[in-house]
Amino acid sequence: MQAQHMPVELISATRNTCDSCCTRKNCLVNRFDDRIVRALSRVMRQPRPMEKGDRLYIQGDRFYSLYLIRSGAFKSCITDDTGDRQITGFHFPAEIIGLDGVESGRHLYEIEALETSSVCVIPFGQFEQISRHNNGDLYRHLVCAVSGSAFKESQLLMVLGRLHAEQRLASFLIDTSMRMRDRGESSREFNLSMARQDIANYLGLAIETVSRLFKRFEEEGLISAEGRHVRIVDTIGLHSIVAGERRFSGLRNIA
Amino acid sequence: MQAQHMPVELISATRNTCDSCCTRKNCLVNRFDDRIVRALSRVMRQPRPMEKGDRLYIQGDRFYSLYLIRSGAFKSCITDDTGDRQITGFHFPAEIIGLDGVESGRHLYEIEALETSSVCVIPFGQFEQISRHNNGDLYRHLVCAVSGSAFKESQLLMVLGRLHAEQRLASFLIDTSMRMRDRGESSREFNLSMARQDIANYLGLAIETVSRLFKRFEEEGLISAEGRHVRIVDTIGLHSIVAGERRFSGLRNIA
DNA sequence: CGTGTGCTTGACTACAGTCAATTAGTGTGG
DNA sequence: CCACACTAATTGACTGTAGTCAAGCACACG
Repeated sequence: MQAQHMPVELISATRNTCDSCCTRKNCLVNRFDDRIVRALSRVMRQPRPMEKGDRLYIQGDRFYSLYLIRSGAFKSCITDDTGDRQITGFHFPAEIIGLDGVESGRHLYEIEALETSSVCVIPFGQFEQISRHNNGDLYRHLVCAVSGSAFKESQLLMVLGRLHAEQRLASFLIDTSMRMRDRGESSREFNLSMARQDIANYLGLAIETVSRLFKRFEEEGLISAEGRHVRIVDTIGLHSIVAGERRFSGLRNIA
Repeated sequence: MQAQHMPVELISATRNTCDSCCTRKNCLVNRFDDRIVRALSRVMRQPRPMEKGDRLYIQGDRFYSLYLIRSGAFKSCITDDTGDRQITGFHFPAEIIGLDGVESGRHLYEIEALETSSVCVIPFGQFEQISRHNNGDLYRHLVCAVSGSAFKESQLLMVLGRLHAEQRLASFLIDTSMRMRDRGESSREFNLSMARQDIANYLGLAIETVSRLFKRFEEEGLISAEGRHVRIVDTIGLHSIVAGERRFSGLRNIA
């Protein structure tokens, strides 16, 4: 499992990629002024695309670079001493990943491609240099990026800590739908890039539960699902599930 | 509930506090060279201590400052639209808090004192200025701090997503014990600063479950507990609970 | 066409949540 | 200082959600 990992940085890479990039308008890079963008694109590399199952890095790898997702989808996991894994998030184009290594110099998570995907690599040393020459602007954005992803994790905490299985899946579907919209795709109909297994793990449920819930949501006219293809039929209904206004007599006693 | 919140920054404050601070040796501030420490201590203020239940800030408050905990203990929560709250962490002296506001300019969490506590306030604007004059060193540490707290949350994700009630409490006790040691106190015997309610919320359990587990851990000779006073009797036993080697025939199917 | 993986479906059960009542603990005011 | 009130914590009985085990289906790939 751990063997086939390869350091993406070392693979043959092309450069100066921003001009032709389709996620350009959403990309972090484009929030800066021209001077910084030029500096960044000088140091940025684009390795060859990754296939499903390839890992960008694994837990314990040395931290060298930040990565901007160009296309595809990734999942990030942590693994504990007993080998149990928990998916902590799914990542889509224009998002920045890799920051989990900045603290200790080694990566704390593992990042795996869910489908054919490509990234841009920004060597962190050079990133820091550029930041220094620009009043720390880049660094500020970095703090925001980490802080933003931390907040996403807190929301997942909320989901895992307080919600019923039903509510968890509904909230996952809503969240996914919103992210699709943010990416300029349809929020009503989309293909999930992750397996049921991954959804189950992410939501802290058994895979059978996820499967049953997909069915029930369909029966109740909330969605229509065919494998990984999902169509959101009743957004309001999904929201009322999350809010606990539908099904389940009482809310959980947890507080 | 939300009414009695007061902006700590505006309260009468004393200055130049580092010299007499007992958490000094663990403090973030002391990881920098003298020049930075002096600059920081010039802008740092220490407001009057907070009482149990006081809030440093609440969700939505404008982000002005970072806070270094001098004494006491805090909890951080997020609240969702339905008013449900999830505690995302407990915070002790020498830790830095407040970073959840840096992204949007408004705080995403709420921070509440669990007992009489005091903090140092570092206005963020001045923090940034100092950082700019020092090659972004401070910023780098800030990224590390955020990244570190994000990792703590991931570990909680692991706990909430994958562990049984027993394992959750055992893991909480171990973690608390370790943090006590880090603070230079006994890791074998300590007082919990949080209520059962808070522990239950944090671990995603019902308060009754926590209560029962405390009792059972005591019966099994793992701890001895008297209210909030806890003595760790069998650390190894606690670890084997977390690992799932004790009780519970099979591990959970979640993956 | 067979094998493998991913997903679905069913039957059963247990972990932990809910409800309810009691006890311990803390703080306030007379 | 004691009485009262209020909150925190415990304990018991019961129930329901979602996990477990097991089998079968469906689709992809060699």
